[in-house]
Amino acid sequence: MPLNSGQIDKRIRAFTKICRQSGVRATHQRREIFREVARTDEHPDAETIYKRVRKRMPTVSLDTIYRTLSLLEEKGLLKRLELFSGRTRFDANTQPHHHFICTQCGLVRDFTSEQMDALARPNEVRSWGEVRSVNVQLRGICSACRAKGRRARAK
Amino acid sequence: MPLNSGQIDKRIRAFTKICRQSGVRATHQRREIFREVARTDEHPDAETIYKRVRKRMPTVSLDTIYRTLSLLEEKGLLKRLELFSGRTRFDANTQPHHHFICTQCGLVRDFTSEQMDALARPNEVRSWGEVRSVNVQLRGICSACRAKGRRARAK
DNA sequence: CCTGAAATAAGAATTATTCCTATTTAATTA
DNA sequence: TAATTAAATAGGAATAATTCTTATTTCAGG
Repeated sequence: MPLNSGQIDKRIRAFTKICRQSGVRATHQRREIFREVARTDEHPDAETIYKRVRKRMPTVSLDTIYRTLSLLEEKGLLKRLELFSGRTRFDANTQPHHHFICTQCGLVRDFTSEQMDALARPNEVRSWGEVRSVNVQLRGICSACRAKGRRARAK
Repeated sequence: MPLNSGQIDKRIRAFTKICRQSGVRATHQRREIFREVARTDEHPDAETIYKRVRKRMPTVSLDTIYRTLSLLEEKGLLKRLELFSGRTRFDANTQPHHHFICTQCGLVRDFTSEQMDALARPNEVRSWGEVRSVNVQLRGICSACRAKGRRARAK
């Protein structure tokens, strides 16, 4: 479960590099927040990160946690684990199926794939627990958004 | 995009049957709410469903929408599209990878799989848009939760 | 060292969702 | 059919996660 320190250092270096390259300040707060996410593979939430960073920086604000996490995501240093931002959506299709999701407009389309349903569980996964369902998401840009994007760029 | 009416009817019949079998009342509200999700493949959120149902039942309350959606999920008539309930979590692993998720405790473990990274996009998907990433989630019960469950049941 | 832009802290505001309670509905019994 | 009772709903209050606002602080460049 623990990450090896070489990997963590590599992530920290990427943070430093990207801050420099994109002209954002690598402040003490940002560094601590990123370190807190980068040092673990437990995929913490904002509140957890807040509590941990506060141990070393008691005055850090929750808002800074959120702002920084958004910034880090924008810079590609970390990812949000969520299907959509905002509201939960519902699916009445109870057959096994998978989703194409447009990351721009939120369009979701269902599709089936025997290949995906039958994907082999890697050995390590078998040791972690019992898999009950396989869900594949293909994330990208739908045709409508791509067309809109082209038109917008052409203006 | 529109579902054929045969499929919709099939879903409505499943609703009726499951309500009867599990002894919950198939009230007017529940029927309308389920129909609203079942009649479309756009995977609507609670607010959208609320607005649509209100057109026919102006007095329906938002709380009934939420309560009913939870009930319908519990009965297996629909699914929530979300990775976790509640807080958004963050991942500092920027390499392509996939997730094992324990649906009980929320444990997330990363794993890599060339087979999964290379999954073929079904043809229909290609016509919907451009896929930029493939994400597989294996959802199930982790060993720790399974052990706890066994202990709890043994008591 | 000074100045201005960037970043932060603190708390208010917003948004999605859940909870509470009085009322209504509907199944069951008399 | 009327009375009884449990289930379900409406409406609004409460909560939880996240975002916004504003005054203050920090820091890089002149």
